[in-house]
Amino acid sequence: MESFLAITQALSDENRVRALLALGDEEVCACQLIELLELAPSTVSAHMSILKRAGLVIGKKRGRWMYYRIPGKEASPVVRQALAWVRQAGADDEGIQRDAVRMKEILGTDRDLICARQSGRRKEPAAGRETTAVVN
Amino acid sequence: MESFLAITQALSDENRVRALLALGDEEVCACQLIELLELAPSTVSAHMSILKRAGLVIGKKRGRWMYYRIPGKEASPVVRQALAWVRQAGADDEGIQRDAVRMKEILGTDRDLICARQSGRRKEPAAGRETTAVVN
DNA sequence: ATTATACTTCGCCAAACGACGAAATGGGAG
DNA sequence: CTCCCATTTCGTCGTTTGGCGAAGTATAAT
Repeated sequence: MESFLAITQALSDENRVRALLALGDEEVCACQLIELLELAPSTVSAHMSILKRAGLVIGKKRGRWMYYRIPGKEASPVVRQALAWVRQAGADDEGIQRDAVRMKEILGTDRDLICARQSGRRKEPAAGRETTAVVN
Repeated sequence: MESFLAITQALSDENRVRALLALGDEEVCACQLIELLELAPSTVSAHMSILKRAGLVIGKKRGRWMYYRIPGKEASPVVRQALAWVRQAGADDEGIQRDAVRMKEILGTDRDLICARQSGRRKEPAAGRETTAVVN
């Protein structure tokens, strides 16, 4: 029951379902999921950790990057059935389809470029000159 | 997506899963679910309402009683697949099996007796005489 | 018509959740 | 060794959730 609830809880958040289905059959880097979901890295990390705990996703660190994928036959029957169910439900979903298209773009983009873009987004409060007077 | 999340959210609480699986193929009265789960009537009512909203359960009022059942072919494919999945997962679960046994007892007991027992539980702070002085 | 009763709705509380930014971690790169 | 940077962990905040009892609603029973 515990492991079953881990799955339903993992699937009960829209962003997690989006992340899960965005994986498809590829191996996807964390930064690419961050790019897709447009959430803070820490938030995405927490989501992926919940999906991992449920067994719906497998994470592997390679170099500096973290790659996620959906498990195959190594998954328990309950997990496999859950995955089949989500995929089925997702296939009919407008937003999931849009995500799939967007994900293809992202996967076609250079990873370093994506990460650089994200680093830029994290800093740079706005396009203001750094020499302007100190706000007292 | 919305309706999918309604299902996963409904299934992400242990007591709701218990209630759902306790229905089996029978038509079960609210008071019998209250008896099984040992929760306040208002709590069980809220749970069943969430299961209803997800389409996992159908409620029908007959006389004073509210009967719940699991939908058959009238359910959407996504719901049907979800139900198949939960049932599969529940079949292996220790607690769900115990619930099934207990549910048989409850279904074999007279409904009026069950309701009476519950009324008794709601009132009667303790075994005090009812003739004692009026509480000003 | 009034009362009893089975269930639901409402208002409240404590706990869990999702989001963020800041700080910590760990694995190249210089 | 030191720095850099992708990711995780931690602390916080506002929202949602699950629980209860009290009050409300609807349907017999008297």
